[in-house]
Amino acid sequence: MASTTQGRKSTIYDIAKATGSSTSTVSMVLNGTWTRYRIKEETARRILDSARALGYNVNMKARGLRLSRSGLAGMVLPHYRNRFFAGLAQTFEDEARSRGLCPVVVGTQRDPAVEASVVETLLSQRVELLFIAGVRNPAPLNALCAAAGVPSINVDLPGDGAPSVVSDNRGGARAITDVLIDKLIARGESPDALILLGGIPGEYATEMRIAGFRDAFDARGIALKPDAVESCGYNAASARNALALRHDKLGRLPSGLLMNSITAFEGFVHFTSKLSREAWQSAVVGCFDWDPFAAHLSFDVTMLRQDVQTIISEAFALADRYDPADRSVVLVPTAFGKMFEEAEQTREFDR
Amino acid sequence: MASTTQGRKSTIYDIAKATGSSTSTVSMVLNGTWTRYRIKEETARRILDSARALGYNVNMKARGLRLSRSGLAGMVLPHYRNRFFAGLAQTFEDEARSRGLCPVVVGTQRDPAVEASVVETLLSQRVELLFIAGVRNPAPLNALCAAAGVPSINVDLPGDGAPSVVSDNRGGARAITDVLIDKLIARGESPDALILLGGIPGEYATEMRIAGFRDAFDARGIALKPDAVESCGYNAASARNALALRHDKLGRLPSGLLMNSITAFEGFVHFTSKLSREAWQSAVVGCFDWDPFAAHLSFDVTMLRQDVQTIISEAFALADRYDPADRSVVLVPTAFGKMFEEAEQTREFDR
DNA sequence: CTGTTAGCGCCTTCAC
DNA sequence: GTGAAGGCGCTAACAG
Repeated sequence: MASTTQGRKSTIYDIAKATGSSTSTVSMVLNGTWTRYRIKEETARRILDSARALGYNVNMKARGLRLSRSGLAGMVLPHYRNRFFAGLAQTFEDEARSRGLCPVVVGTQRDPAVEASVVETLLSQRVELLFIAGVRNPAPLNALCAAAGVPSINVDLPGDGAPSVVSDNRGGARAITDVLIDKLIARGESPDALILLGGIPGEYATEMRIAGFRDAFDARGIALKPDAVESCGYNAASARNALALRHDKLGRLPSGLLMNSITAFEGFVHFTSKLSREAWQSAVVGCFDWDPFAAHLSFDVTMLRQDVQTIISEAFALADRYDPADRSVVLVPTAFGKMFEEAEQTREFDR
Repeated sequence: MASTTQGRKSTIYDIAKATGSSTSTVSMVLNGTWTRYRIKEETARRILDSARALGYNVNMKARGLRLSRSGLAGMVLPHYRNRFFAGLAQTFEDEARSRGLCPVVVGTQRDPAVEASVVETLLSQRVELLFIAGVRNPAPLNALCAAAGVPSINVDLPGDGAPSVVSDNRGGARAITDVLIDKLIARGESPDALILLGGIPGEYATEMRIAGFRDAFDARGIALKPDAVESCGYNAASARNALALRHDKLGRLPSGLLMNSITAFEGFVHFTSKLSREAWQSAVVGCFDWDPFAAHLSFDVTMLRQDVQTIISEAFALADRYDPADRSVVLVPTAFGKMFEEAEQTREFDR
């Protein structure tokens, strides 16, 4: 509280002078190794007190320089705007902290230029490992890390420059498609009315999900209609437009819809909010991803949720046994949204 | 790409040796001050090439140590789980980057112990400024920063240990309450049926919003019913329960509701999703905060949105003219949700 | 048990 | 134009 040295940060020299001991003694006391050096308890106490009085705070820059360890763990992701990325960030932080590392997460807006510059900055801060999430092309970033000798792990989108851990998009899509088909059948509707909307053609996650969607139909020997899959992009507006077109053509909403992302589902909500309740209440709808609001709309939506916890712990496991030549891809199963919800709702202070 | 020095990070010494020049020349070239020292263009080019070839990357630890500038800008916030905090994080990052600083944002789960330890860590990394958002009691954190001579700014929740920038909760609440009252009157309902649900008694934002709610009624000379305000907490479950109790007592939903936070509104959605459409479609409802799903439900919700952009730029302005004795509180007006939406919807790759 | 010393990688005078 | 030297704050031998 009472900082004698106003403004100027105090160093171990200041506290050595103040206590009449030497810098090495101070250093030992301050980083806890003093018992091993049989330093008098009283000296230690005096040093600790003085440190507090001076508002001392280790300079990790100097320590890192000396030890060549920064204590920083980095993660880049596109943004925090949906629960998946927000969850990744949060879980990463918790895990990093529990390992005694300081988490540094940076959003890059999916801009390759920003991505590269952020990675360089993080590298120059000497992060000890770097998770790269949701980046379209991780290869150049992995190369940067490799050149600096820093382990990098690709998360959510795999790359061939480093080991990766991703959700089992294909398996998940297959599972949710199965559920939707069953629901359709239960309602006496034809399964081939089910369509998959959203995502970007050629993009990894999209292709995997399309494959899973197909798998479900193949397994039942049902032929897919040619226009059953429409990868209209990841933003809400284009999903809404795509839906509007189909609505016009059909004269009503498709009876089964699987939205490829939470934003595509947002587009669905936008569109249907203008329709009468009757127009949509009978539709069977699913969404590959989860959101608390979406989960509680007044009609039934089957939502798939990615297992953020496992994704992050697998990524750390990969980092622990890091091998520059490792290119393994760990697949993490998805689960249906309902399973997670209880834990979610009772959290305090969630504002 | 071809890093000759496998694993080991290269230093300016490596590149000095490789190019046959001296470390100071290398240093000057690498940080752009070489034109001022009349260094041969060819030398410069040779050095730059060599740097690239060796995968060189400045060691900010060393540079920071020498220059006593880390190039880091820190921000702590509770979590990224809602659009307000996600937006704060994002805007902070953009702004920090545009100032040539590397943004470091850390979530602290509203745990005072974590908050303190994160701030200490950030301080020990020598961040050049620190924004403290959504922290119940910022004072001890401000004290830590002050002792280290690092400017800290409180965001969202003010404190008396540093300057603050917060949303105009009171003015916003007054404005949205006015709108809801008008809607109620337009529907021939009595304005005193309007209730305010959510928040925590004694907490700054809650109290401000309650005050604004009262202001609106006072201005019209309408008396508030004793149970018009219920601060039942910030989580969805308790809002849902509070609502359920009122529903039981009244035999129907209150005809006007202002939810104090997005999570409280989530509770509202949970509860009403079990009711028939008729039960809620006539209710006048508002929410202090914004969410894309909430914004497009099939009934009309008036939503207030905090101006994240202005909050952050005001905070940076405060940091620029930082004065340790400054305790000013900057109030940032809120706006109604509709105004922001167009920009939001056309964003690409929003997955 | 405690003090002295030599760098960690970089930048900035100051000579040459 | 370029090289040598000192030091930022800290730690880990190595001497006392």
